Amino acid sequence: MAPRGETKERILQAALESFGTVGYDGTSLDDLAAGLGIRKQTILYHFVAKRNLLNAVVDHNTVYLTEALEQVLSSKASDADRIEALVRSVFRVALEQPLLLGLLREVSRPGSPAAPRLRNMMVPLMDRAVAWMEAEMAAGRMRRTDAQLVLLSAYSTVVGLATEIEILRAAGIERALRPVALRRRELLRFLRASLIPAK
Amino acid sequence: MAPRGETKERILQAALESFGTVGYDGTSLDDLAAGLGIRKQTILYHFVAKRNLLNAVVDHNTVYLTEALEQVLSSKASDADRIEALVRSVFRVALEQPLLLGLLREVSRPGSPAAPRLRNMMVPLMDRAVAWMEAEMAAGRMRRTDAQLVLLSAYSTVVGLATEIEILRAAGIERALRPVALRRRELLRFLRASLIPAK
DNA sequence: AGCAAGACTTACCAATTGGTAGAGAAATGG
DNA sequence: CCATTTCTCTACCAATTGGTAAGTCTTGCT
Repeated sequence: MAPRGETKERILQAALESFGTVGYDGTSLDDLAAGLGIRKQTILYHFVAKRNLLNAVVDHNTVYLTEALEQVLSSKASDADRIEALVRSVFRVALEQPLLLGLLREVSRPGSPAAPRLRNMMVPLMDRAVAWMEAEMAAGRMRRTDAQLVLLSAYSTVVGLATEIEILRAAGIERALRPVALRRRELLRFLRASLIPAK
Repeated sequence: MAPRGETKERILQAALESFGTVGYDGTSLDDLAAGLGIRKQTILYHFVAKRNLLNAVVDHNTVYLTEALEQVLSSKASDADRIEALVRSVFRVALEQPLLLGLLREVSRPGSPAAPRLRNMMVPLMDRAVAWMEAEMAAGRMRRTDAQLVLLSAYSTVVGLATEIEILRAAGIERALRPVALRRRELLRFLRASLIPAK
């Protein structure tokens, strides 16, 4: 018998992996259980229903992301450098929890059972980030653009880069496989060039 | 009985819609047929297997996209304005075939049965676009950045914006629902600001 | 020791899935 | 007018799915 709540934790981890790669529909409780050397009913015992498992995985993993972003946004640090802190923060989370991005992609699909869950997590965060960017623009410290467009673009880019690795690899894009740190540096340079006024 | 190949065409259209919204696994042949007032076996008669149907949908719909992009890239038009032509072209396709973007998102997921098909379509296109951008940069007509990163970012942005409408709407982002033309104008302005040297 | 709660299992099920086999109906070409 | 091809149907199936019911084993508390 598994000590303490270890089994539940292992199920959450395996579910994250499976949902993020083959998707919600593509994940069968039988396979999931088999991969853990467990019976399917053990999963249902802990989470009652498959949909609940997805919600639990989302809740359990988006905490890293929201906490990291919250911290950056609420810091009183230097203004222009906060872009850098924002990007670094996102990349750090992506490095520590690479499977999270696959999950985000899966879960943000229209019609996903956990879409409402994700919305409740993301919307306030997005609102705060937009408010911050607009304040920066109003103060002339940032080039005037559509904040929501830029943020959604950045979000889609990170998720896309991490998630379409298979296609990138087939394209012979060795660069896609370079250490994340290098890509981060280039993304930073690009964002600085686009957002920070020439002088 | 349906005249000529009309039924086949209708199946392709309905399949595009279904694959693009609820995904491949989320699409059942029975439901698909029911929506068309047809029996499932009619679908299987025309496409033999579900996987073949997906491939056919991909082939049938990416033609618009590849042709439009091919045309822009091979045109000898003014250099800097080709960014604009590129964006306009993508948006035009997105307007005429709004479901295509949902399909692209679904199909570019790692593990999708049609992923190889998509790769073969996209890779040469991407190579040409990258080559063009790098030539522009070498000639000093475009700010120096990672061409692949920018292109993938733009791709992810368009797909993301079109595909995460549900979440955007819940976020109370009325702007997301504004006419596509407006968003296009803002994206254009952003790209110009980031890519074209100050002077 | 005894007992209750938690953890995991076996046994089973109704529903749905993609797919096969073969029979008719409609159009087409001679 | 007949024969062939194209198209759609009914009937059926094996496999997989998420989920229920009820049992067994372990652990911890008194």
